[in-house]
Amino acid sequence: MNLFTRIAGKVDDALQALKSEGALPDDLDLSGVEVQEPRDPSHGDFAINAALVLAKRAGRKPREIAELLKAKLDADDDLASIDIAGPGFLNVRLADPAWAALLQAILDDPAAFGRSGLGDGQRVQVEFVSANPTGPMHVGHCRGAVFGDVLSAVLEAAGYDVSREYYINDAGAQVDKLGLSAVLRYREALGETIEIPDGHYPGEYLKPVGELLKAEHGEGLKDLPEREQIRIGRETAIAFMMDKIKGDLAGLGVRQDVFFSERSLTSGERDYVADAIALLRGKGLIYEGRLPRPKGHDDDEWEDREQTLFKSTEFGDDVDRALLKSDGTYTYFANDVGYHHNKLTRGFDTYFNVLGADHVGYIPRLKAAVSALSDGKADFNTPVCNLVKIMRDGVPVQMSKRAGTFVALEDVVDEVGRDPVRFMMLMNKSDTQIDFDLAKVVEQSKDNPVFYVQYAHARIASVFRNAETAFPNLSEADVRAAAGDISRLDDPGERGLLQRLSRYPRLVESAARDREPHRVPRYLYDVAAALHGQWARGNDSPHLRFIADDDYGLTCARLALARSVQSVLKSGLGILGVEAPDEMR
RNA sequence: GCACCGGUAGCUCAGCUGGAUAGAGCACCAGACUACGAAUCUGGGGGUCGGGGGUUCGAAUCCUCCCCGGUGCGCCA
Repeated sequence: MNLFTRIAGKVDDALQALKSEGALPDDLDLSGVEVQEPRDPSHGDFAINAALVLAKRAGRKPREIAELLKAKLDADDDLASIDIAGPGFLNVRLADPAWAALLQAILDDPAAFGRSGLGDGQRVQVEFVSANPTGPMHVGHCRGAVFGDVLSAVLEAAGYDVSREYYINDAGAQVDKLGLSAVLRYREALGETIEIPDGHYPGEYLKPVGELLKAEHGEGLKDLPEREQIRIGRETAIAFMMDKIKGDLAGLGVRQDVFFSERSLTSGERDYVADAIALLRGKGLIYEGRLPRPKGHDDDEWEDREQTLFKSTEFGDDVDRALLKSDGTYTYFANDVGYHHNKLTRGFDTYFNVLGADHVGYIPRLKAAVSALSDGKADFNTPVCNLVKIMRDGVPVQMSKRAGTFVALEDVVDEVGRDPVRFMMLMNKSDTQIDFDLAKVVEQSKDNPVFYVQYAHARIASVFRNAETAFPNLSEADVRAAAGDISRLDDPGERGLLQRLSRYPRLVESAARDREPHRVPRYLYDVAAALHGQWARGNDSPHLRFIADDDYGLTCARLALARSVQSVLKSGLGILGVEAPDEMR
C-alpha cells in the first residue's frame, strides 16, 4: 500500500471535480501535481503542491486554488486536517484509520510492502562487473558489482523482470598474454627459472594454474608448438579465473544469471559480429576511411591509415570508430557491437550497462551502436560508477593486474566483512568518487552505518523476546488486531515512525525510476535513527517503552508498530543484500 | 585541446522530474546506563551551497560564462 499514490488519487479526483464544476478550466494540464513529504514533519504528514503548480496555468492565485482544493478534500474521512501553508502548499494530516490500514497492510504481507507494479513485468537486462578473466577480482571492481546487484534488486522490487549478465572478455590479445603467462608458470612448476615479460601477468595467482597444467599434462605440454601451448594455457587459465571470480562474487553476495562469452559471438552457428556489421552496412553506416588525429595525441606515434569505420558521429559520438584492426581482426569495439546486437535479439525492454568511470569515453560509441542497430528504439542506459580510490593509512594504493599489484576483493571481504563493504559502496551516489581507506575501514568497521541499521533490527527482535517473557500468552494475532486501532500510538515519536514507514514504497519506486540505489541505505539509516530515538525515550520515560508491563493492549499496539518497522528494515536490507540479524554479536 | 563527472558545515556526504527556516554522520563541547542490549540517545556551536550573470511567484537544483579537482580521448581490453 502506497499512501502517496492513494492521496494523489484523491487529489486528482478533487481536481477533476473542480474542472467539471467549472471552478477550474476544463483543459487544465494537471501534470506535475504531486504528493510530497513536507520539509518539516511538523507541517503535516503529506504535502500537496497542486496550487503552486497549477496557479500559472489556470491564471489564478495559488491561494485561491488551494482553497478550492481544500474545500473538496475536507470531506474525505482519511484526511484528518488540511492546512494551507507557505506559498500555497496543502499540508495534510492523515486520520487514524488510514494509518491503521498502513500498519495492517505491512503486517499482513511484510514481503509485499515496498514492492510495486511500476515495472509491470517488463524485461530488463543489467550487465555489470564483466571483469576481465585475466585475474581475480580486486577492490576496484566491487563498487560496480554491488551497484549492479542492488540496482537489479531495486528494479525487481519495483516490478521489473531482471536478468543480470556478466560479459566475459575471453577473446583478444589480452587472454593470449594470459595464456603465455600461465605457460610460464607451468614451466616454473617444472623447475625452470622464468621471467614474465612486460605487459603480461606476473601475479602470483597464476601459480596454481601452472601447477594445474603440470598435473594435467605432465611434461608433455612443453613439447607442443608454442601456439598450442598458449591455447591450452589460455583455456585453463580462463576457466580457473572465472571459477575464482564466481567465488569472489559469491563472497560479496553478488548474483549473476548469465555469463556471456565474448568468444561465443563468433564461434557459434551465427557470427553476431559479422551480422551486426552487415546490418550497419545495410544502413549505410560503414565506410573505409581515415580518422583525424586527436588533438592531444603525441605526434611521432601517430600513423595515418585507412580503416573500416562505423559512422558513430551520426549518433552524437565525437569521431567515427574503427571496427577492424590493420591485421583484419575485429577490434574490441566491433565485438561489442556484435554483443549488443546479440542482446537486442534477445528482446529486452530496457538495457543497463554498468560501467566504471574509466570507461566513460566509451559510452558515446556504445550508445551510437545500440541506437544504430535498433533504429533508436532500444532503451539503453549506461550508469557510471565513479572510482573508488583505495587508500592505506591515507596513502593511495596503486593497482594494476599487469604489474601484479592489487588488493584482492576476497581479502577485503574476509577482513572487513561483506555487509560493511556492500553498505559502504552503496551509501554514496554512484557518480561521486569514494575514498576507501583499508586501514580505517577495518579499524572503524564498528562505526559503519550498516551496524547502526542492523542494530535497530536486532533491537526490535530483542523487544519481542522480552515481550514474550512479560506476557507469556502474547500472540501475533493480538498484535495484528491491535494494528486496527492506533489511537494508543499517540506519542510524536511513534507518529514519526509511522510517517517514515509510509515513505518506503515511494522510496523504492523513486530509486528504481531514477536508478539511484543509494537512496535505500539513506532511508534505512533514517528509519533506524527514528527507532533508536524512540527507544531511548523509553529510558528516560518508562511509560514510552514498547513493553508496558501492566497494559497488554498498549503493548500490542506498540509491538505492531515495532514489527512493522522491523519488516521494513528487513525488506530494505534485503534489497541491499545485507543481513538483518536478530542479535548483534 | 575536447568530452564526461564532481565542487554543499573543519572532514565524508544527503538534499527524491525547482518548493517552505539547506540536513545527517564524523570531529569538537556539554549531558544521559543498578539497561525493553549505551554498537544507543539528548542538546550545542559550525554554511558567501566554488564565483559571476540569467530564467521565475520561488534556484543548491534549470540556462550561460569562468575557476578548481578527477577521469577519459586513433587498431589496448
